Amino acid sequence: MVTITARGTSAHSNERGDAYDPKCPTRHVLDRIGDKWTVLVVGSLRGGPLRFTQLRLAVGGVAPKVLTQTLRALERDGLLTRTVFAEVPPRVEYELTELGQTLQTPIAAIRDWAELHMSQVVEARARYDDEI
Amino acid sequence: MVTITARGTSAHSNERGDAYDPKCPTRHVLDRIGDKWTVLVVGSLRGGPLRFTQLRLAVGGVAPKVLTQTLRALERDGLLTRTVFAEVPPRVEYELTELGQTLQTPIAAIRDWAELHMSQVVEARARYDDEI
DNA sequence: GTTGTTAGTACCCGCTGGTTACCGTGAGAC
DNA sequence: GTCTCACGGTAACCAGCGGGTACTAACAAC
Repeated sequence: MVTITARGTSAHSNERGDAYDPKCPTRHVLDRIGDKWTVLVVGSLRGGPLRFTQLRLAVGGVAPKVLTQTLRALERDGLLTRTVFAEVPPRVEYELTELGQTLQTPIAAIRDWAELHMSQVVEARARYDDEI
Repeated sequence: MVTITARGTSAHSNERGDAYDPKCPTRHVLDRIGDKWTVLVVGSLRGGPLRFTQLRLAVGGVAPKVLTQTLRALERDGLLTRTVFAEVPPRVEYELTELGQTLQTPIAAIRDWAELHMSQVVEARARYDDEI
């Protein structure tokens, strides 16, 4: 399993974080993943770089402003790169970084879970709503 | 096992959902997981049932109203059970269902990723903010 | 009567997610 | 020359929701 060397006062940044400590930056990282669109955007980029509009279509239902926000946040976190080509009409490509690639596995796990257990959740909801 | 008869719009693409289709209920399931507190709440319950206040402390920094909302949503989705004991002072216990337990693995993967890569993300953010 | 405990709810506020409209630039159609 | 289109956003606006604080009900213990 995972052996933790020294957690202590979480002052040094090379240690493992503790997601249950509100003061730990891990919380911010979790917030990013806990963003509605992050999972879908990162998942969409698994096959290689995409342009803005391609991403918009791939994700489906995301407003341009929100997509921009999501992409900027992901870029800031070092999960993807934004490359602007000096062309007209403009071309901008988004591509996962190495760090972003490592996120692919856990995100795929979440997506798989959602897709596999969707029906059970839907049933549970129907049952719950009926009881009220 | 799980067999879904018909899925409406998208050509019945077997029993598995498609998270990239905005009309697929998978999206709602993803939204639940993509909730800021879900990951922490479900993770807190991995060791067994907890009471409301215990959960509040375990998660850390969650407002009671928001915790209630989160718990109700998780209950509705069949991921946990809410047991009220007719005592004074009141006692309410929250416990993961079997379905909720299956969510433990992917959530642990996310949490592990966040805790392991936290420092890289923090560094990337600092770099990004400096460049501006 | 007073205090303590517990699981919430009521109420208010500010942020933010979402929607729609619009922009700048140059290539091609006419 | 000018009309239109493609593309990647941004501007302005709004509703809803997350978040914080205060408060409640009920009874046991003192």
